[in-house]
Amino acid sequence: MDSTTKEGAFPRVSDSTQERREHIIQAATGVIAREGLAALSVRSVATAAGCSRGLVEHYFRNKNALLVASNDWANATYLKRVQTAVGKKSGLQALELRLRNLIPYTDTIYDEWKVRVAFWHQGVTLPLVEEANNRSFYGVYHAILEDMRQAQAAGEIAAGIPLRVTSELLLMTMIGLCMSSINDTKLRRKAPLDRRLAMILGFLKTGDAAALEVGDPETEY
Amino acid sequence: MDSTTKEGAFPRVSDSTQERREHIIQAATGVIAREGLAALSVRSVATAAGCSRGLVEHYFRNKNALLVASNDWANATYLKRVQTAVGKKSGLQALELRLRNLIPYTDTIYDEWKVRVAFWHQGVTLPLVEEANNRSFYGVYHAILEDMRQAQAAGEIAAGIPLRVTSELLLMTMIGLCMSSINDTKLRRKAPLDRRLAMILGFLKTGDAAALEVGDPETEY
DNA sequence: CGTTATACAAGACGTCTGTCTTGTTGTAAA
DNA sequence: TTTACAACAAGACAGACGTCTTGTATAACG
Repeated sequence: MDSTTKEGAFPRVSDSTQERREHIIQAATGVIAREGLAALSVRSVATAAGCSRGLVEHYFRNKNALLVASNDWANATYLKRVQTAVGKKSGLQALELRLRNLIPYTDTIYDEWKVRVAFWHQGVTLPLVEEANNRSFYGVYHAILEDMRQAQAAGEIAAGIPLRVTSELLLMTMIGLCMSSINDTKLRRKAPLDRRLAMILGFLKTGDAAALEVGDPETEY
Repeated sequence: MDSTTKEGAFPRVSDSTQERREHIIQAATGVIAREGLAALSVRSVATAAGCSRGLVEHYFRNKNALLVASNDWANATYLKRVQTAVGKKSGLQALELRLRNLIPYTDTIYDEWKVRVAFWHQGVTLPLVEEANNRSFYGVYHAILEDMRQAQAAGEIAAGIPLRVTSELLLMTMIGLCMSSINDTKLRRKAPLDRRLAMILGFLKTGDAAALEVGDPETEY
């Protein structure tokens, strides 16, 4: 049997194989967000997707393939959401939207972070996941940096702020904040998140840490 | 058989049951750091600890019990290391030591973070782990805040900086940085970490973002 | 129409899992 | 010396797992 690309193929073409693929991926990320990576199995995603094991195996040769696809999809979801939110905006407006779509304001984004932590851990074991996480990280970093460049050029943020360094710290802070919100109920409500985002943006505008107070001091730990 | 506390017990007293417990816990965290949570099983930690399954089950009734104990131990390890490092120091010195012992400068601390991410994910599923993570988080937060209070009183950091808010952001940034270093080889070397810690501390001293440059601009992404 | 590859379903199998259970050994109080 | 229990070891087992395999239906081409 020679299975090299033979001319003339005549398969059964489904209405939408791509949609089914995504449906399965979504089911998988749902399982991870709700029950954790340990609960993720070919059988459990089949149940969650309302299909048979066979289908899952049909679209993903491996459990690993499903893992990697889910990770990629989770990262792509954020990018798409930001893209439609940002549109033609730029500078500080774009920056704020990019950050706001990162913070777990909604259950969707909250789930996104739960999945992200899961894959953060998977990256330790799976090189493909590690690389994907890196690419995603640097993608967001560059976008934020570009926003800040435009914002600074437009005078929307303080002139003295060194962008490369500050944008990195900014992203680190966002990651820390979002990660923390996963295990901290207090950080999962809208008000605290709003206050913190306002703090960060306010700081960027002046570049002065003294401006950080921003009507916060309600929170007691 | 009445097994209520009968007066007069006469057991076999081992030289050091507590040490064996810790030995097993260390083996477990080693497995998690090296092979991930998925590879953690009663059998795998028994192998790693060089003992029998029975012994592991003897000290931990459940796999969950082992999980929780490992998490607690990982958190306690950082606290102990900081305690001996800080000693009687206070203020900015203490703060710097606390942060330095958080950053993955050594393989030990790097492993600590790998384990931390694992349990961060576990917290989504296991309430006990979530609570432990929270306690740990707020413990570190309060310690840092106290350091900063003393530092500001001593004039070691800028007077205008609002401490409660800034200390939280500082911790978030540290978490983001350390988390990122897990999936980013570049962030795992000493030089980049040094530069970033210097940046952060330098910023605290002046409270001015313009001071952030700190001889960095080597890094290109 | 027959051919062929795809969309999908499910049986079978060997492995690994956590836990229950039944051990054996050694020590210290009675 | 007997006794009772902790320290430790390992057999047994039911369930879940990933994957290999074999199956049927269907749609597009020759």
